[in-house]
Amino acid sequence: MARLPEYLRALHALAEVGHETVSSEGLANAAGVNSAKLRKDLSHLGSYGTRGVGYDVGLLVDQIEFVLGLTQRRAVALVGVGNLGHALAGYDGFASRGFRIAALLDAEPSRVGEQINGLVVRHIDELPRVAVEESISIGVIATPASAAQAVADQLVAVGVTSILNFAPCVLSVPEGVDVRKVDLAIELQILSFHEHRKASLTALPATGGSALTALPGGLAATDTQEAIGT
Amino acid sequence: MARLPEYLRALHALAEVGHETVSSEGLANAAGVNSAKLRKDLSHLGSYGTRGVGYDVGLLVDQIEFVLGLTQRRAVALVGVGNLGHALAGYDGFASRGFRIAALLDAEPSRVGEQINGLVVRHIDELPRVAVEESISIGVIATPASAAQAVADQLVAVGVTSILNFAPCVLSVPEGVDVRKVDLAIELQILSFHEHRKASLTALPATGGSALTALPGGLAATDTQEAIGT
DNA sequence: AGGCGCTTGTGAAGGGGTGCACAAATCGCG
DNA sequence: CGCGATTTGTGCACCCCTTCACAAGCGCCT
Ligand SMILES: NC(=O)c1ccc[n+]([C@@H]2O[C@H](COP(=O)([O-])OP(=O)(O)OC[C@H]3O[C@@H](n4cnc5c(N)ncnc54)[C@H](O)[C@@H]3O)[C@@H](O)[C@H]2O)c1
Ligand SMILES: NC(=O)c1ccc[n+]([C@@H]2O[C@H](COP(=O)([O-])OP(=O)(O)OC[C@H]3O[C@@H](n4cnc5c(N)ncnc54)[C@H](O)[C@@H]3O)[C@@H](O)[C@H]2O)c1
Repeated sequence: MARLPEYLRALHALAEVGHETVSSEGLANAAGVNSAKLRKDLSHLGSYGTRGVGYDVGLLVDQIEFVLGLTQRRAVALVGVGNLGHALAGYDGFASRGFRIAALLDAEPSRVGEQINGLVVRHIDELPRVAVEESISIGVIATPASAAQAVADQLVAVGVTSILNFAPCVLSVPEGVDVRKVDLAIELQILSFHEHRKASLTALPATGGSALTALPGGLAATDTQEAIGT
Repeated sequence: MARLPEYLRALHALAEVGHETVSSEGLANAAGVNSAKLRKDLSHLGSYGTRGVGYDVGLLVDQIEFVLGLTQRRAVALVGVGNLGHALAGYDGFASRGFRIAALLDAEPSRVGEQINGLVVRHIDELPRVAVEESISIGVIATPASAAQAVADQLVAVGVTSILNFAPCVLSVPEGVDVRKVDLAIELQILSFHEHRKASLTALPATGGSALTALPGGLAATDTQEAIGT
């Protein structure tokens, strides 16, 4: 389930406040989901709750971390140390969530050798060696879209089977390799769609509808994420 | 539909190569989806295809951009010009996709006045004035999680009804306000889950299963995104 | 003008996620 | 020891998305 990481973050937050147990409703609120959904999700990994009491925070953290494969600190290779790559390399939020940025790679000779956060940028050609030395488990692509497919091929060639892609393009990879994409422009466009839809809906009853703005109202706003009412 | 932006990007790419028309299958491949799904999606916004020929690229681009509300270039306010904020502010991919970063805001006095990409960082207190001056339509939060809720409240207060949140926390906003979240650690954790699952599945037939690794195999890998086979 | 091939648009079937509502189980208290 | 309050785990119904498959429509070639 893609919601487990969300639960995990909420659980860590609760643990810091001192909670030892949480009810499904409490955790559901903290994670922003339905309590029934949360219980069903957790039941998929076993019965780790106590009826009448709730869930043991520490136990649940361990269980989720195990299921997510975070018992071992996974090594991440970041390819493309440009604008975005610098921000990612300097981010400490990965280390605190079970990951270790083990390598920074770039094709630009002028960038090679640069030191960021205690890590030296190495040339992409060294990827095969770095991959085995650091036992890379996840590759992050932060190169321009034109280079993304080539980089993905190189990552796959050295045995990486999980890729996080920031370039706005679709990657073609062999079966068995997982790719997740993060495209910020798409996120903004989805928000723009909702803005347009909201504007149309409020304008319609007043103006009677201009026939131009009537169209978006007929589209279901089926997103991956939903608005959170208060 | 959350896939429309993906189609739009693929269409732009096809237009640059010189294609005037595309078949549903061609566009589906470029966007990485099923052709039937694509046809059904497009049918929701009207019949803009010609049987036996395909879709007119230019016409389809216009239609999708209209539905997404991209006919007007939306103004974006970026709050939190730190590590990540700098990368976002310097990114040219927003401008080419229908958005305009209209304001950079931060609470840190030492950051105020800094110039990035021709834009001056202003203090967060100026948000009310900036919002009306630039007619801000979307707010982007790139502050630490501890400040995210406060920033969201300020954005809502000045009339922003769409927020893109990079801070790893759930935001509580009034009904009618849309929030989308991007959490990179969660993306990595989902990849880690798949790594763990793959490792378990390949180990099981060989070793007979260690009962410890058997658990994740029973979890459906139900993600927002799916692996792309070749 | 007519036929043929290609592509769209859609009906129907299937699958899966979601949320309600409730039984079972546990703890605390009298 | 028993009872009530509380909370988990889950059966079930509903709904939406996905996908197959096919008829209808369009252009082109003869
Ligand atoms: N900057 C952002 O905020 C942002 C936001 C969303 C998406 N993106 C996307 O992220 C990607 C990177 O953006 P950026 O702003 O950092 O671009 P950038 O040009 O600043 O950095 C790209 C880096 O990749 C390196 N590179 C190019 N080809 C390479 C190759 N074959 N192997 C290894 N390294 C290679 C370049 O040397 C450069 O250092 C782009 O696809 C962009 O669309 C960036
Ligand atoms: N850097 C990354 O690559 C990255 C990746 C994923 C997520 N994030 C998340 O993005 C957020 C920002 O990350 P960062 O690395 O840029 O942090 P950062 O500390 O470098 O930058 C945060 C900025 O926000 C400003 N700020 C703090 N409180 C504010 C307020 N109330 N109003 C306006 N501005 C305020 C600070 O002055 C600072 O400039 C964090 O929540 C982080 O978890 C960052």
